[in-house]
Amino acid sequence: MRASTSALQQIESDLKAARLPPLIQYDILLELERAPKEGLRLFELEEKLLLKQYGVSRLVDRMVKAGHLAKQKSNEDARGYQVTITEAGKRLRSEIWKTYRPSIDRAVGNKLSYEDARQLNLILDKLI
Amino acid sequence: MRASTSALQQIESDLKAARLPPLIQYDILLELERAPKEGLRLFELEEKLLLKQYGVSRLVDRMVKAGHLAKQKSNEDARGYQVTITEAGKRLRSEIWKTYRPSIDRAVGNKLSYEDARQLNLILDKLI
DNA sequence: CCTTTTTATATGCATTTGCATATAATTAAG
DNA sequence: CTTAATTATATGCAAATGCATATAAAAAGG
Repeated sequence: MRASTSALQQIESDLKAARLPPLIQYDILLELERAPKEGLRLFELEEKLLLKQYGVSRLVDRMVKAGHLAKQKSNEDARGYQVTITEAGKRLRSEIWKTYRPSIDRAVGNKLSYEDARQLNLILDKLI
Repeated sequence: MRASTSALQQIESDLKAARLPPLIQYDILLELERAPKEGLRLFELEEKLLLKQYGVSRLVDRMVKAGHLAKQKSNEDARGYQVTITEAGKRLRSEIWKTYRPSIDRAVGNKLSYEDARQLNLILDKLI
């Protein structure tokens, strides 16, 4: 908990300093940039990002309003929506990455050897 | 991030199910139970728990209001306060522990070998 | 088919957090 | 000393989160 808090706070603080949105938005953008072109359903984002249902609902709405995502009714399930990333969203993701990448290095990468990182990854995977 | 989120959400959800306060309150109670009897200054809690300044200020106030902590003006520094745990606070901590301990086991302990846990601890320490 | 249950998503209201800034005391600087 | 800079804490206001519940569509049961 202390390790993740410490790394997270450093990274969020770097993003804020660069006037970029919080990390969770990057995660959504990345997930959707990698997704098939019809996008993902809200509940899929919920699972992939370990967010709460109402969290996804509201965050996606905000990002749609900001022009970074688009939402359209699913034609297979009338209850649901497909969420996709817009061109502006892709630009934002790439913009965030310029700050995020070196920030990860400072907060995590530089502090671990290659072997540490490999081990850490193996162990943490068991917790998910 | 996914590992810590996953473990944390399980544990918070167990606490909530038992109608207990969120984990951060346990951390404060424990820190103060271990502290010298004159207690700790707000800024010390801030450092130990990686909380933001205003977060500590308000959380401590809430816990004082709930009767679990006490706050008294420092006599070495007129700007500051000493925070201590009350008897009710000690009882609460021990009550939380009954739920928290088995919850840690389910979310973390049971999923790792002894050797994994040792390794994990060593590696994560490098990140703090 | 109906009826019941489950799934997908949204939202009102209360609590918490974040941000910026305020206040007051302490320390540093000249 | 006096003034400027720093440190410790609080707080108003906006934004985000949690909780409980609502709505509507789909799936399951009989």
